[in-house]
Amino acid sequence: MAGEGESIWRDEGTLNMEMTGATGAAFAEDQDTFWHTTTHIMAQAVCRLFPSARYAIGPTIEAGFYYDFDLGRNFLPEDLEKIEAEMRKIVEENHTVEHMLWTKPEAAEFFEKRGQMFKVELIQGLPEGKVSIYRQGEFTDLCRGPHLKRTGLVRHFKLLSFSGCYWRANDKGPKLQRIYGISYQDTKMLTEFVRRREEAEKRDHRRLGVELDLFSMDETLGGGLVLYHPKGSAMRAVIEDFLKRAHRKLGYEYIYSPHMANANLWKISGHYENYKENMYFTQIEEQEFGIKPMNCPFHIQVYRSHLRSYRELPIRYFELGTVYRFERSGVLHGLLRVRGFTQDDAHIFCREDQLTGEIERVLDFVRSVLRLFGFSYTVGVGTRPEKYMGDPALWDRATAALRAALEARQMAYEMHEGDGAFYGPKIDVALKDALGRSWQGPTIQVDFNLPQRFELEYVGEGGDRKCPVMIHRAILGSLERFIGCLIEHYAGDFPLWLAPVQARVIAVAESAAGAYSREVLDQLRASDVRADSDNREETLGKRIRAAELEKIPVIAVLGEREAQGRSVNVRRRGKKDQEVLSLTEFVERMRRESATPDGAIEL
RNA sequence: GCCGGCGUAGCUCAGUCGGUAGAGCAACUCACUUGUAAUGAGUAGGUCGCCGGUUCGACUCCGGCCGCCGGCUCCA
Repeated sequence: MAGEGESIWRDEGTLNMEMTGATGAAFAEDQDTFWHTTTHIMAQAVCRLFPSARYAIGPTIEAGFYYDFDLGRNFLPEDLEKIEAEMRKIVEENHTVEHMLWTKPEAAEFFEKRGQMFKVELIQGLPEGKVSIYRQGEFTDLCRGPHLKRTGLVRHFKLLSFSGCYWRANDKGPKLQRIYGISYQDTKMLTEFVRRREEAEKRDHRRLGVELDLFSMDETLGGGLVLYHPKGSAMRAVIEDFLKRAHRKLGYEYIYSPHMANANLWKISGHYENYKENMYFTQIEEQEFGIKPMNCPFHIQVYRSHLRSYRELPIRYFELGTVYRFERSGVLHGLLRVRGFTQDDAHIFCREDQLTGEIERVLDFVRSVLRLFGFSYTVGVGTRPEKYMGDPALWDRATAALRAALEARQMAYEMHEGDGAFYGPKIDVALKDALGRSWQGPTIQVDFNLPQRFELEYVGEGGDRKCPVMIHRAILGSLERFIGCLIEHYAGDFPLWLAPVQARVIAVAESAAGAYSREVLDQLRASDVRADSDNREETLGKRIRAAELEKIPVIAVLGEREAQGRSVNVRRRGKKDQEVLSLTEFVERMRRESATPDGAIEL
């Protein structure tokens, strides 16, 4: 709602919509206003075409806007065209956008008379005082604004999609229809937006997963379960190898634990009470077993296996732990949201005075790994949720420790109230996919609760028994989600060390270099390079093209010249110009450049 | 789960008014023996997602189910 002195509209004179010269906040705000007015134009068009339509809310989003309607029937694809046509008319008519302040009863009466019950409900939820109303032509809407001054300023727009949704996101409430759209002042920006969207679709990991033969999902298996093909498995193995080395260097000990456990374990841990709806259970010899949704209780049991001294702490257990969680079928999404996944999970048991230091070490670890992969990310701190266990005072201490570590490392973060795990607050790091959607990857959680529930202890300096604190943490999050993000991040053009096939050996013709090509392949493999060959009876051009489409980083072409001179003609992915190296030098270079980073984390 | 859309060969897709399906790529065979992004000819490949209904007859129409895709948080 607009208050005294706030801007209630923007004219073309104050708009700063040019891509060049527009700076951060001002640009974003003007863009927002532009989109907001566009969504009103869309609502106006819908109301003209569907006079009985009731309009609900129409906010702007990160890219564009939407508006929710109840119109008694579903939208059809051809409706979007009709609505766009009507919107063009409204732009052409160039209505002045009027701003008014009404009393709540006035506004409620106005919308009630017109059957706009959603607006009436919104008005009732507003604080006492005047409510802000905007009107353009025959269309009147409750809206905080600001808006453009005239509808004629919205020149280039496009309706993108429609889908079902609910009033106030409540699946028991009224069902609505939502239309998404985008608009720009400049036609070039609109074209650019559409182009970028198409570009992003090409990076989609589900599409590249098929094209590059990395993984698949199979309805016969069930939703959310991943089959890694040989090439996807090769990548995963590289990442696992990297993780194991990095953890070893940072003082973690690698362990294994089973995939399921007696329900009694889950009762002690609190999962039975707080996480049951996400778990799979099975009955064996009248005993109930739960498949693990988390690894923590197992690591705790390893800690408990004998008495610990304060001198041993911190103890850091690391596992590539495969867990299963029930997720509602509608939320599954390629590799980015699955039901079975493997976490690069670790649990650190330490004294409370070691807590902040340990969190800082984990933050450094996360940052250096994300830097290695070139990811950008955002950081949030999730606090105590509704369903929690333990003493709120401990929660506060845990949250304070997380924030202190972030501040010590000067990392910007947002507070996400109520977003913590049921046993403790957490730092979440979000990575973005090709379409700009955020996915939680790395996470750091402080837990005073499970150590108490499992009655963990260590012998202190004075011989007294004390309870350690636990940190649950994952660096990548899950391998599935991370690999999905990685595919989109690199658009399948993986750096040499990650590429499933690092080099392909191609003999120009069997007669010219067949035997030599097999020797080159053997030498590469002997040097731990992931290499294969393509000596099919196809033209060289066709085999080069196939290798380029498979995004193989290095192509070694061998003909009579190379066989005679024991050399290799090297073509790098996407580059036409080639380089000739001696066989020895080629193999040595490949060995060096294609090796997995040794896990030496720069702290 | 809910709302909407979609489901035809390994992949991308065509298939008119209801008369049991077709192309390109990939695969395979043969010829060519190839010098940096598609050589030519041929062969094979389908319970049209599954189940039921209507019909003389269903990829097509109707119902149910399964799966996939988008959305269901970003507060007038």
